[in-house]
Amino acid sequence: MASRVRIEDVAEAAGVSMKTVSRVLNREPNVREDTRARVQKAVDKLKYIPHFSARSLAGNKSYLIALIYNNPSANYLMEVMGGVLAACDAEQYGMLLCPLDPEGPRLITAIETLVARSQPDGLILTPPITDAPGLLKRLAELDINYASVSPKVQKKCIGVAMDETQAAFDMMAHLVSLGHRRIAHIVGHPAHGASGWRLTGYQQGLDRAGLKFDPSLVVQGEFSFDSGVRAAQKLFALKKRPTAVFAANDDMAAGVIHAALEQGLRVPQDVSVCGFDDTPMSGQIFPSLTTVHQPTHEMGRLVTLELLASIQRPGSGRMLHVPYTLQVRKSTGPAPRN
Amino acid sequence: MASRVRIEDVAEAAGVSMKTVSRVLNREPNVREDTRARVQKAVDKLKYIPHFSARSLAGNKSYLIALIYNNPSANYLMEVMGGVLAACDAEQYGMLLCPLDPEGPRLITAIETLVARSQPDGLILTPPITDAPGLLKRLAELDINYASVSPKVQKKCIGVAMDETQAAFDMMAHLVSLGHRRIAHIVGHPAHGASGWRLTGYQQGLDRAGLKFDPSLVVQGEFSFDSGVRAAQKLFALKKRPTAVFAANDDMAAGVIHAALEQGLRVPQDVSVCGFDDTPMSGQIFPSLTTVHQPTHEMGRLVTLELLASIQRPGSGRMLHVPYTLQVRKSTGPAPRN
DNA sequence: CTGTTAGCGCATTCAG
DNA sequence: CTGAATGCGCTAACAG
Repeated sequence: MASRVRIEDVAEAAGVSMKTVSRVLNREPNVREDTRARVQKAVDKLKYIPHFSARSLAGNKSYLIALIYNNPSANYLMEVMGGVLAACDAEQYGMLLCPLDPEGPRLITAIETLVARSQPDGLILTPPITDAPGLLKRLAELDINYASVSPKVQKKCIGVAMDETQAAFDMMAHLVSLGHRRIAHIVGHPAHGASGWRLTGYQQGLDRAGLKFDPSLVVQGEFSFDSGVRAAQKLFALKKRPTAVFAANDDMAAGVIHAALEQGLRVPQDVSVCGFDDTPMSGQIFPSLTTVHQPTHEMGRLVTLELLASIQRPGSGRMLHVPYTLQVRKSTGPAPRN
Repeated sequence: MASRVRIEDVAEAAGVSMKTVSRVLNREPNVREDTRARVQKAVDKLKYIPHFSARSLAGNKSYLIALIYNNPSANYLMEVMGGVLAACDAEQYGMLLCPLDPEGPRLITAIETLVARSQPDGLILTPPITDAPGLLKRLAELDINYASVSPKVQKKCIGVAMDETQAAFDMMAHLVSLGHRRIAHIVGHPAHGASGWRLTGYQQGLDRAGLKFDPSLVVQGEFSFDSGVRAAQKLFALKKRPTAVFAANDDMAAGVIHAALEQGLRVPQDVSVCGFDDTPMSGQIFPSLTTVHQPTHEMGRLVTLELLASIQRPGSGRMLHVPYTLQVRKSTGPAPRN
């Protein structure tokens, strides 16, 4: 491999000092416009690419951010990750991955090790790690920047979130408009903020339609397919079966459909089912699933941009809100008359 | 944050020179056993963690490997990635992600940029990028190490693969044992080596059962759910419908099931369906899918180990083969009598 | 606005 | 087997 082009070579080619080149590269002020242009031309001509490690070492920055995740869903993660990568690429940052179990004291230790070993300039937290007890406090102590995707507590926090309560409320309105009056809800994993928001939206939807809350129609799940199956079995065993089931995510909704078909119930003729998240699977199962679309890729991109902003200009990160859309497909239909 | 512990501090604490500590850390020879132990103790006591960038800069190594992928399937990727990460972690390497479009000339340019910018010590190629025309030659020119997951051409190549032909053959034996004699196959994306291997297994399975190859029963797909739906529609429109459909992957198999249920065909009573890959979805759709399990996590781990071996000891990487297992679930059953 | 000097933390010579 | 000097490529602090 041809010996690397260094900043010195660029400086020489442009007839300026190393430092000036450095300033241009890092978009620092105090460079005359024509000097900047001349340097940029030399950079392009020589195809100069800064040496990552040298930059990190000298600048005491790693130009790395770490994406901390659990493993709720491969699709969710790949989407978020795609957005994070896109933003990192644009800003010349690298992304590290850090799969972590949010339970137990190991979490904090693991993050400390990560921070010591890779020295990331910032962390991106995804649910449910966003709300791991003690973590945020420790991060503040370590004085490390972080941004969160859909954290439970959004005060004094930078990141991105969606109005999930409103989305759940809209989904309820959809079901009600189809004539459903016995609507069940399968609650998500208790550790996720999303579970609470979606439940609240369900309750508000009930209220708005003048329906009264029936505890037997609300079953605890944990966001997994299997928990959806079990919850559905309970619901379908009720003397008065619900005519619609609103599962707090798509995986559980898939479980409900599976359970329904297995006992000969037709979806949506006998029972309507809807989910939340719009995973790719939701268009593929039979019948295709009515759900809420979350702009996960965009959320990944935005949370990264906010994190990088707060790294570069302390105090400048914000909590962003993104819009959702209802995806009405084939799994919801008019309530059966009886 | 307390000022960082440096190699110098460790050297002082152990009463040796920096270089000796360096030797111990990098498992180099020429250190007396008791010296090594003493140094190790100092490292542990001071909780010394080498500075990543400094190591890279001084040693002209990045301690980074890049995982190059397309985006065939989020689940497949997350699994492979998990294995890669596990191996990287154990070997103190970092992993970079590089999503890439395998078509067009951009691919090679993008990889060149990646190599220049992040200087990864090696690349891991996943299908179908493993077989991108011109890529392997360019990588050789750039003198960069790489290892491949399930490459089409496995001669003189390091990486990991599974005997997919044999697996497909076994799947055919399963169908034949259930009495099926009109068995269709939906071929995968033409750019993937896997498509060819699985088709070959299908043909060999036919031969073994004394069944003759019927071109109308072999439909081209492209590994997507939608292509599975379209292929199934063709197959189900045949005057003599197949009693079993062997799709070259799970996504297409899900499409077949979807199409079958949509036109009122029962699975497996009217038609058996099976796939390949054992994605998480395969246990979740209705009916659950008979498929071939590929140890993707382990493949990610192994390919990384081989890559790192070849980086550390040139010429030492191998092409590994891993075992598969047939996952017989509910989507295959006895052939209908007629 | 621009240049000069020093050193980030480590591995790598080459001596002992 | 071990140690002292040198520099990787870049940025930070200061000088001009």
